[in-house]
Amino acid sequence: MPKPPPQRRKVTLADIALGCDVSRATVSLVLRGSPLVNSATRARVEAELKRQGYVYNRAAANLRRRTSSSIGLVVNDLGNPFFAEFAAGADEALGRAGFVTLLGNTGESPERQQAVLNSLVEHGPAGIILSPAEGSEGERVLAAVGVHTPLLVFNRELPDAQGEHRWDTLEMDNERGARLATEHLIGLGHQRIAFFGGHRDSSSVEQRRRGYTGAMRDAGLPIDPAWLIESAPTRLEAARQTGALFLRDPAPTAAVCYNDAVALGLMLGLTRRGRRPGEDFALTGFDDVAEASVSVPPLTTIAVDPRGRGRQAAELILSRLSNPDAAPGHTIAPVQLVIRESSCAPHSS
Amino acid sequence: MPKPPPQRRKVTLADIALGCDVSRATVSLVLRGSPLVNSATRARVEAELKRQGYVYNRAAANLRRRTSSSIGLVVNDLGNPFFAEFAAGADEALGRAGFVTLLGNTGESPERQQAVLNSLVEHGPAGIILSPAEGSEGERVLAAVGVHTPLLVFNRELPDAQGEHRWDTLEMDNERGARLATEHLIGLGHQRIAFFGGHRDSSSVEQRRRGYTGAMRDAGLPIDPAWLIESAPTRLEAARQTGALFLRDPAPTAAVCYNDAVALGLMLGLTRRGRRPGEDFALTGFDDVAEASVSVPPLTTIAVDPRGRGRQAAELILSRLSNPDAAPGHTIAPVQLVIRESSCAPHSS
DNA sequence: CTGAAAGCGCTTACAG
DNA sequence: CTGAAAGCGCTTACAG
Repeated sequence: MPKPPPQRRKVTLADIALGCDVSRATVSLVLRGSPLVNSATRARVEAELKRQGYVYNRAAANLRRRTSSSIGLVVNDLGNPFFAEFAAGADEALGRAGFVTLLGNTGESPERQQAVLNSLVEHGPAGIILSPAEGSEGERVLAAVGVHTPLLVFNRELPDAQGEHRWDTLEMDNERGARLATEHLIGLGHQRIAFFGGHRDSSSVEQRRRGYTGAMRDAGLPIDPAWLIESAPTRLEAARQTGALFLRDPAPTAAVCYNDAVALGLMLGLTRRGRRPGEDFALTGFDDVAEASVSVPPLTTIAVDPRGRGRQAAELILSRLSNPDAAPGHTIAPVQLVIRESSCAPHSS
Repeated sequence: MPKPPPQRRKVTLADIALGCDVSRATVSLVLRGSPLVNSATRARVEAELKRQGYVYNRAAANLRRRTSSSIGLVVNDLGNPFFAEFAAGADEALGRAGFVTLLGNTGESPERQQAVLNSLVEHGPAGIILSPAEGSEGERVLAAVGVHTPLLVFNRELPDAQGEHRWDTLEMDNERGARLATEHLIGLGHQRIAFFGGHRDSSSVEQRRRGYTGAMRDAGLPIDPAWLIESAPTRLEAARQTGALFLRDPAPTAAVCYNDAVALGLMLGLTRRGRRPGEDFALTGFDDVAEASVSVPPLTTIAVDPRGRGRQAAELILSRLSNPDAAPGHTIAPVQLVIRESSCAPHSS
């Protein structure tokens, strides 16, 4: 049996055809699993493919067939575990469907986002999943993506000057999540509940505040404007803002926090002021980051399953491929309340 | 001025050539910035490119030129912030160099890794950066990657049956990092220092233990075998193993932890037993994860700058592209001691 | 300075 | 069941 020649050039269909005396067309049919090919011929070709170590050139095939086997995945902050999990979920589902992921990380810069999109588009992805950088605009994004490539926007709203949306969206159910958290605290007996952290101009903060406000109103509980406390959505800033909760008397006995980072910061701030989170003061987070379950006390929070959201995003863009002319869809992803020790009943004093 | 026609088909070089009455060759020269083209012609062509909204088809160009503009990036666990940061750094540097990143996440499964590599290779990346799944073998990886595609292996050793390595590597300086941490604790006055966490059969645990052992020996300090404590490299398991530190009398006064997760778990375990980390007991981590600086107390640790390592990996694989025949390189990445409050002087008792 | 022609590695009607 | 031919969108010597 002849050894595979130690080639420098890559092996092509023509090499295989030559090697077992059939046409390139026949080899191609074998590769694509066509039932037309005689099984003896097929066997010969397959042996030769193995012998020469043939590697399919999918780019050439895509060019000829005018198809694409890649999907662009552009995320605003891969260093953030939430988006890293999202990317992992999307990549998993795309890979399973036979697509390769073209990654781009924008680091929250709209300029980098434009550059990344322009570069990605030249590689001809079948679609693009975009978790937009803060401050990006629909008009510019669409100019880069073009009209031929389906776009799925994840997580944040992309302002669209033209009013009607021209892309699919997948968003968290922020309002419902905050409502669940607030209702949980109310159910424990709390009456004075704050909404803590986040900047008011962010669309997700606005949505979560709406859920909180709705739950309070439905329970007939008043909201003191002093209980709406803003802070950058980071642990450090949240810790610094802790004091704002206790400026007025009577102070809140619980807080619905904008997200887990803020909640963990608030725990730190409470501890520093001699209050025990989960005993003297109840709080909830949002996101269910890995740390939420191992903090002290463990954090009651809203699980959003970012990996599942990534899979969902992949499925949405893939289904769009087979259905290009349907109206843009707007999907709201489910959220779930996870009860842990940080949400205690009010201290009876 | 005629409006751009609302086309369904993608615009090609031929459309542009037709639109401004030159040949496709000339358009191609304009696109590639050739100085041969008359500036008036160039201007006409460029106007037409803009008017029709032309998008370069890089796949077609790559096919013709027999080049590639992508690099495969295969990581073992994108959900882990360390590797997510690594991926972000690699993507950033690759993008700057004009390459697009083909992402693949293996989730620590050698089987998925084979599937991912087989799929990636068909897209013809110019090179592959691989952070191997636990238990993967050089032989199988190489069979999938082939001999045409340069491979850079990051972080973990890939066992090679053939003895001599056939790929480039980039590894953390684990030994030096653990040595720095140990010397720091010794410098503070500690004499009984444990090495805490990680499984002995992992190559990185072995390397870090070697650094610890070396520093202890150089300082003339004995190591009680009971101070070498194994645990899964997770926060939870580490917290559970805390008691093992205090079984013998006199107990250690400090611990070099395998990584930050373990160190944070140990802090938790200490707190639960009424010992104050950073006051009654000193400890150090490894990795400098985001949480290390905001834990209570903040964690003294070894910074490895995963994002910088990603950039470094990109640069290594890119330099390999222009130098295919050089001997495989083995790069050791620098590490750095970051001193915070968790490493206190021994309690004077 | 510009165009005609060939070719990158594949696929796909179309004959036979 | 198999092969000859054309073509996907680009680039590159080669003429002129």
